[in-house]
Order: sequence, then structure tokens, then C-alpha cells
Amino acid sequence: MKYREYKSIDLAKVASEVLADWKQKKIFEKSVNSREGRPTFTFYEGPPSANGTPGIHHVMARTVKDIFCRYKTQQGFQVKRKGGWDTHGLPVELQVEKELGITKDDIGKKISVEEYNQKCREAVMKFKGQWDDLTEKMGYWVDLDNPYITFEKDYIESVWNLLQKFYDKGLLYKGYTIQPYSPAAGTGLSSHELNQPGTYKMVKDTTIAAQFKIEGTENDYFLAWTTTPWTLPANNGLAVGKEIAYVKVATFNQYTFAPVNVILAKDRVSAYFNQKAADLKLEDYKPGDKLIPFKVVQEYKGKELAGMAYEQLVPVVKLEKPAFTVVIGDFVTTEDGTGIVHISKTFGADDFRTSVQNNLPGVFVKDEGGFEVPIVDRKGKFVNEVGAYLKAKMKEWDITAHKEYDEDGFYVKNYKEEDESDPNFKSTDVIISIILKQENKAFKVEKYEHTYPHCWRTDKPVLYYPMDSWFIKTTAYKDKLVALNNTINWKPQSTGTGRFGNWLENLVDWNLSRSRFWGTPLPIWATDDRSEMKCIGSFAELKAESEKAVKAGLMKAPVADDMDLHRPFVDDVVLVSDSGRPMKRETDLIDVWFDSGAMPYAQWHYPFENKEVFEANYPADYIAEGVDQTRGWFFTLHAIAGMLFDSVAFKNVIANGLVLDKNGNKMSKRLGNAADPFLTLEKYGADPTRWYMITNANPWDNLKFDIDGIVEVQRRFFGTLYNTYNFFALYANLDGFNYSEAAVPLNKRTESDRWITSRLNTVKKQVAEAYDDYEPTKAGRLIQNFVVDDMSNWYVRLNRKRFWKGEYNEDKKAAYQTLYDCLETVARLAAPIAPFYMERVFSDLNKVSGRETEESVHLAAFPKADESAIDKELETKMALAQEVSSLIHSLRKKQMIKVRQPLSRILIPVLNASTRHYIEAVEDLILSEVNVKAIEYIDDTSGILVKSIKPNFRRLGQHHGPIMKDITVAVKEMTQDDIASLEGTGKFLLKTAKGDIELTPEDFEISSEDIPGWLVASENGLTVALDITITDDLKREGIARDLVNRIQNLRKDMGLEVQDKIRLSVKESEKMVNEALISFKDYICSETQALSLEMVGDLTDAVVLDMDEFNLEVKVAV
RNA sequence: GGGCUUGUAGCUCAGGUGGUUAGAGCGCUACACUGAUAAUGUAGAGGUCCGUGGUUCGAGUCCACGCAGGCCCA
Repeated sequence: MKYREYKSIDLAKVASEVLADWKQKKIFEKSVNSREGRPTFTFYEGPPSANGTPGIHHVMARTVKDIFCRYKTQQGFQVKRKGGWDTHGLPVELQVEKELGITKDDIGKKISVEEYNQKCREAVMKFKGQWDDLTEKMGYWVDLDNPYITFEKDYIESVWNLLQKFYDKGLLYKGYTIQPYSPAAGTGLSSHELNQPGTYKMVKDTTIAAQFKIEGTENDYFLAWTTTPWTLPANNGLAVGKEIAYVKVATFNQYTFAPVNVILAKDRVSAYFNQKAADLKLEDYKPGDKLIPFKVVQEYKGKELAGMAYEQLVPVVKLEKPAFTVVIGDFVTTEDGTGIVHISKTFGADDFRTSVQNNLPGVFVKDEGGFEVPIVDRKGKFVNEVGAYLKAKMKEWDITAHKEYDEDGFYVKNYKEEDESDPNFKSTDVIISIILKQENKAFKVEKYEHTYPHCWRTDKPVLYYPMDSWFIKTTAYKDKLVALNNTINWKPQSTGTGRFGNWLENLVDWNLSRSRFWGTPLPIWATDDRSEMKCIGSFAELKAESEKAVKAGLMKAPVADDMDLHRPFVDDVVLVSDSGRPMKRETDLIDVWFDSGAMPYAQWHYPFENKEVFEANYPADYIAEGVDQTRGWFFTLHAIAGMLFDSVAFKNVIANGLVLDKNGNKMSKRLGNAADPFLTLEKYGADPTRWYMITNANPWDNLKFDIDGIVEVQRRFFGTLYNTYNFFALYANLDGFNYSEAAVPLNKRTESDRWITSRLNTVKKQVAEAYDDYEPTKAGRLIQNFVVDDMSNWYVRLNRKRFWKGEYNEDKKAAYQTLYDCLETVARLAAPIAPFYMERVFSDLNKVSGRETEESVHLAAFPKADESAIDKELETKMALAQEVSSLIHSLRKKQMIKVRQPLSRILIPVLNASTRHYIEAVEDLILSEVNVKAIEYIDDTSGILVKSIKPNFRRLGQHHGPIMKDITVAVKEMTQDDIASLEGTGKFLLKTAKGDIELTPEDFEISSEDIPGWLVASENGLTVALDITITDDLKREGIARDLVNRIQNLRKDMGLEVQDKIRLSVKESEKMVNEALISFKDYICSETQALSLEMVGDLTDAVVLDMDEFNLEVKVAV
């Protein structure tokens, strides 16, 4: 049996062949099944949605996932990998609506909910085929045959079970959140509806910079600006920016002429005060003056203002403290307004959040039912309490309008189609402005043109309004979630502490409600007044409850066993309360993120089935997903696990970055810069693509995806590995090496064998560490450097001759074994990243040697480093050999002496014995590499060394830092005698401008940089000199070597095989040449596989060889 | 606007704890080598280490403030 030899390598083809082989042998299945009973390594697949096509970034994300699963499998863990599909949610609905040409409004009218949901179910798997195809082709091992699907009944049942657990713990509650709401249409609007074209319109609104009087002051006010004066009666706080600069300005109110001190952002002063009045004196002001003087009297940072209390602006509803205090808001800007934001918990999302975080109560009144409601009702009108107050104020200040306002007539926007062209028309905003002006509470009132969202159905302005929602009380578990997060190993760490950590610190309750159709229904049934409720946690429970409802006469029949748990079917179920009243389902669906966060449980239909599987695979050891999932999947996994299971959901997580185009721009189909993953894989193969993506940049950094990078990887890494393998295979086949003999003991192998073995074991260790640390980029780069620099460019280059020259002996055997071990180990180390090609290398080797019984590298063990094979000293020696060789090459280059011309000696100055010792150990390697006869060492005793000295900055800096400059100057002045004295006595008194200090040799770095009269080169303190005298003997040897080279080329041109024998005839030439050929006859013959070499006086049919300095006529006979 | 993140050669990236000549690969130029040959070696050109201040005897590295790109959130 022979090693497979290749004429060329097509990595895409290898991949498809290996893939077919895996399928046929069921390698993936075996990689899981064969480890039954072994410790588990748990990986959770974040479910993609198959309603769109996969992109190149999915290849990146999935490579990262795949690597560690394969790695852990090689280490003997059982790694179950269930695929999954995310199937619910708005994108699916939108896509269906687009295809059908309908809108949300049409659902239930033009199309039934049932039909609509059926369409969604079909649409969501539209591109599953493409996804599966990509998964296979890129070599991502995940179970595609038994995936979890979030719309399946079992999945939903598990989700319901989790929701019931929240409910039972009192963590699922109904509250409200601020959402866009259209009073004209009487409905909430989704952010997507708000993003319809034409919804944002330019409008002219009355704006007020209101004066909020600071408690306990005579006439000091905070100035806050609003474009919605109707929200002022609902004010419950003021927000400032933490780092924003504020000033207190002494001035006068332009409406009441009263002296006031107002506080606003420093940057906004120019917007509220006329620069022309800057020089006016306060005391010169007379009521009615157009120019109002002003003076900055104090300055603050926002954080200094926080906590200050002020008086309620429109005292209709009394509130408890800490209402009416200043708080910090991260949304405050100085782009417009006053840099102080009026907060009304009920009418703004920021306002709501800030109020909750600072415990500020909101302004509410009680309705007839005793429920707390905001001061604007669902029709967009002030409640009567506020209406009555305004009406009274209108009377008090004698304000008339286009109509008589009743207490229930104050609409906050013109929802009644009133005629605004009436010269007497006064909106509610205007009326509020007039009242505030009268009361010295308005600093500036003006019209302001801006964009404002409008309802796409009614064209009327939208209000931000509290809407009912179901929440999970995540805030109650904030500390626990933070503590658990601190145990998670985040890659990169900053995402865990920063983005995710901050998110947890500023946690708000999780709003679960979605008013949609295609999703997991909230399993809560309630009576009309919500005084009785039930949360259903399983289908069996639903069925039992429905049977009760049948008995109570509320339903005709219990729910069917094959019932679909989606809308509209669940909505048809009416249950009976404990007191016998009917209960209807809360119509909300839940946030799709809950679906995906529930996957650790629901993928196994836990707790209804697979309890053991679940427990053995919880929590996950590892997950990976894009960094954009931080507040999505990562959070929902974490929240559910932390709150219900007192556990993390994952122990290690890689948050990978984006894949950009090669110019760093986001890829988009629209711009046409998106790389097609299928074309890429087909053209270059999965392995180079994966290798490029992993080694080019850390997964958590953005990747600038450049096809040229893949080409480079293909050439440099895979090309080199392929060449090395092919080189090995070529000669191993000739010699019949199949590794059947016992391994040659390490101490019987050559220096370079032991060196590459040492390097190999070091690399094994480092690569395992990198994988263990979830650093795939490091692992890949380590492997690549080993293959290219150590194995190919040094070991193979130095040892070529051992493979093709001479008999199959112990030395040759050692060389084969060493190289075999390197190749096979590389295959194992790199298999997680490049699964296809490494599989090929591995099997090509093992098919012949039969050393590994596993039929795939992915079933075989990951290499363990043999510490005893690691010889750091040897690695240092070899590094020295490489440096010396490099220096000699550069000297030859400068003198234009080719490497084939032998030279007599190298001189190396050595200042310490160990360097000499190290170089001596690798002397042979150096000599053959650079084609020189001998190395001579010169030490101090020779007396010809010229030394250079410089301060050891690191060491001297510790004690003499401040006078470092003077020391540097003084050291530069030191003579050869000074250095000798320092070395002789072990101390030296350095005279510096700042005084004398006594120093020891450790305080310096002494090196030898010159040998007078020699050609020298030095680098990193290592100096070598080369004797470039070419004697006649050397010249003759050079000629012989040149001839060998030319003959080898001839052989190749003639198409001879490596082992073919030839006969040489050479026409006699000048004396030196003839002598050379005669004295090196044996050498020439053995190198060129020649049976004979004849010198003849005359030669016909000869080839004329150009020997640079002369020509030679030669005839090669086979 | 906030949080996080990135910025080093034409391109892609390395550069523990601060130490005086900032590196690698690719690309470019020139030369050499060649039984691994779609390889390889050597040399050269190419850097305001994003900017400005600061700490320090000494800053790519530490601090502050900015600028530019990216993600998430508002």
C-alpha cells in the first residue's frame, strides 16, 4: 500500500469527497454516539430563522461554533448538537403580508387568522433547503434531522410550562409600558407601523420653556422645555445630563417682569438670552423693556443638581416624594431646549424608564372602577379633574376661546376636527401656556416647527401613552442575574462586563406582550375584570380545564388532542374560573426572544420528556452568536435560567463580530457587496474559507472579508502543508516506509529531529491552551506558523537529503517517523478548524500505516503534549542556528558569493560559554545550510574583540531613573579599557554630570559588534564573521557543485524519475575544471545518480552547459 | 446623546508588567537558490504607532480630552 500522491490539490473537491465519505460512514453520528456515557460537553445552537437566505457571516459564526464542538469531541466528550429553527415573529408576518399584498388591518377581514398563520408556517421554512445545504458544505456538524422548531406543539408546551413557573412565582404581572398610541384609531401602533413612509410630518407646535420653582428659594427656577405643553400637568420630575454644564442666570420674566434666577445648560444660554443685552445692567431694567438684561451668577455640573426638589408646576394631583426632584437622564442633550428635560412618567418612554429607575411616582387619577389611569384618557382628552382645573383657571384669568370649554372638552390634540382658522381658536396647549404666563411659570412660549409621528390610518398625531402589557419582573432578580453573569467566561471579556453587564445594571422589567398573530400565545385566561386568572402550564392542564368549562356550560367540547396551540384556536377556548365565571385568554402573544431563550428546555420538551438528557446537558458549556444578540438571545437565556433555575444558561460564550466587506463597509444585498457563501465555498473550498476567517482576526473583532485573503491562506498554509505531505509521500513510497517498525528512540535521532519533535510538543501544548481558552485565532496561527516556518521552511529544507539519499537505514527511518508524526499531529490539531483537508491528510497517512484505529480524525484523540520531548534549550539552540545562517546568507549576498561556492570558515565572537556551547550543538546544521567548512569561536582571550556597551535601561531605571540621560551620555564615553576594567573587577565607577555612581556588569548590555579586518554582520547581539577567501580547493568543489546542479536540471528536463540511473560524459575543459571533475567524481556521481563519469577529448551530441564563468559540454546517457 | 469596541507599513495583523533601532505575512523592487518547484532564500523601499495635552529620566504601551469607523441602545 502506498501513500496517495497528488499532482495538484483542489480543496473544494477534497471537501466534497470527504463530505460524501462522512455521509456514507455516518461519521457525525458516530462522533456523538460513540461517546455515550462519556462526560458531556454541551453546546446550544442559537436558532436561525429560515425565512431569509444565509450569508457569508453565517459561515463565520458557524465556524466558531463548530470548532469547539469538534475539539471537545476529539478530547472524548460527548457533544450533542441539536439544530433549531426560530419560526415566530414580526419578520415572518411582514414577509407574508408583503407576499399577499395585505396589511395587519386585513387580518380577520380579507383573510382569516387561521389562513394567515398557515401562510406564516409555510413561509418560515422557505429557505430551509439552502440553510441545510450551506451547513453541510461548510462542514458545520449539527443535527439537522431532529431539530427543534419553535412553532411545534411540544416546543410551545415547554414554553408555557416556563411561563407558568414565572406566574407561580409571582414574576409574571400585568403592567403598562409607554407605546405609540393613536387616540383617533383607538389602537396602539408598532414601531414598524410608525416607520411607514409619511407618518412623520412637519407640524407647528406651541412650546413652553417652563419655570419650575426650586423648593425653599425666593425666585430660583429650573427651566425645562417641552413641545407638548399638555404633558406638563403630568410632570413628575426633571432630568439633567450628568456631565453637562449648567448655569444660573439672573434676569427678568418677559411676561410678568418679575426678577427671576433660572437654571439651564450653559450651551443653551444663547438661545434664551439676547446677546445684545449682554452689557445691560440688571438694576437698569424697567418693566416692559424689550431688551432684558441677564447675568450668569453660578455654574454647576448636572450631577450637582441631581436630588434637588422643586414645586409642582400644575398642582392638580398630589404626589408623594421623591416626585418633583431632579434626576440624571442619559437621554438629555443640549441640542435644543434648555438641557433640562421635563419628565412625565405616563407620556414618554424615556420618562417612564427614568421614573422607574429613580422611584418617581407618576401622575395618575382613579377611574370609576378604582383603577389608576393617566390624566389623558383613551380618546385623547384630559380627565375631568384636570379639565375642571383648567376651566377654573380660564375663568380666573379671564381667558376666552373659540368655544366654551367644558371640563370634559380638553382634547390634548385636535382630534375633533375643529376649525383652526378661527381667529379665536385656542388649543389646549395654548390655554395652558396662557395660564402659565399669568402665573410667572412660563419663561418663553413660542411656536416651533418639527416632525411628529402621525397615525398612518387616521393621519392624526400619535400620543405616547401607557399601554397594558405583561411583564416578567426581571428587576426583582437583578442582583442574582448580575452575580451569575460574573461567573460566565465572556469572549471578549468586555462584552460581558460592558455591554451585557451594563445592560443588567440598568435592567427594566421584560415586556413580554406583542399584539400579533403568529407567535406563542400567552397562556393566561382571565375574567373580564381580571379578578380571577389562570396560567396554563401544559396541554394536559388545558384539556382538564376545558373539560371543566364544558361541565360549566361554557364550551361545547373539550379541546381536541391534536389541537394547534396557536391563534385563533387558543382564543376559542373559554375556561371557567374557580368561582364559576368565564375566563378568556389574554390576547397577547409573547416576545419571540422568549422562544429562543427557552430552547435549553423546550428543545428536549422538558419537563414532559427527556429529563435525563436535559439534566446532562444543562447548562451549556459553550455558546456562540453575534454580538448583536447581547440583549437578545444571550439575555433571554440568562434571564430564564437565572430566575427559574438559579443557574447560568451558559458557562462560556463567544460574541462574534460582524463580517464586513474588504473596505470595512457593511455587506448588504442592496449595495451588491455581499459575498455569496455558496460561490465562495464552491470556488475555494470550506477549509481555506474557515481557516482565513479564523486566523485573520479574532472572532469578536469585525472581519474585513477579502477573497484575496482566502487565496493567500490557500497558498501559504494549505499549499505548504500539501507540499510537505507530498514530499513525504514521494520518498516514503520509494522506500516503502509504512511505520511498521518500532519508533526510533528520541535520543537516537538527530538534533533536528529532536528539535522539530520538541517544537511539535510545545505547539501541541500551546494549541490546546488556546482552544481551552476559546481563542481559535491563536490556535490557528500557532499551527500555521509551525507548519510553514518550523516544519517546512526549516526542518524539511535542512533534512531533504536524508529522505532521498542513500539506503533505507536507521537515520532515514527516524526522519520518516519524525515527519510522519508532525504531519499526523498537525492534522489532529487543525481538524477543528479545517475539518475536510485534515481528514484527508489524516486518512492518507493512516491508510498506509494503520497506526490509528479510528476511521476519522474527528473520532481520534486530540494530541497530548509529551513534556519529556520538549527541550527548550534545544529550541534556543536552533533559533541561534537560524540566526547565524541568516547572517551568513546576508554576508554572502553582499559579497555576491553564491551558496554553492563552499567557503572555509565562520568566526563567531562569544562573550559567554553557554552561547558557544549552544552554537556548537547545531554547528553541523549551520555548516551544511550555509556551505561553509568550519566555525571558529573567538573569546575574550583572543584580545581582538571590539565591544560595544550600552546601559541596561530596565535595570538602571529602577534605581537611577531621574539621571538616566546623564548615565546614557557617560556610558557612550566609555572606552574599551573601561569595559575591560568593568568586566575584570566586576564594578565600575561611572562619572556622570549628576555625580558618580558605582555600577556592576549587570547594569550594562555588552556585546561584540566588530572584528577588525573581517566581514561581519550582527543582529540581536549576535555577531558573525565570514572568511571569504576562495582557495583553489574550494573553487574546485564549487565547480563540482555547480555541475551537479546543472546535471540535476538536465535530468529534470529529460523527464527522468528520481531513481533513474544515468551515465555521464564530459568534454575536457580547462585545467581547473578537469581537476575538479576528477577529484569530485564520486561526489558528482552519487548526487546525480550517475553510474559513471568519463572525461573525453571529443564529444558528439553534447549539451552545452552555461557554468556562469565558462561553458562545459556534457552528454547524459540513460 | 449613552454604553461597548477598533484605529500600528499600500493591505491583513503581532506588539506580558513603560526601557531608547516598533515587528510578521502579503504586495512591490532587485538579486540568488533550485530532485519540495504553482515552492524557497537574501536584500531594499515603505511608519507623525489616529490627534492633542499630561504623568515619567523614558510612552505604541499609562491618564485625560478629542477625531474617525463599527455594533447595540435611545
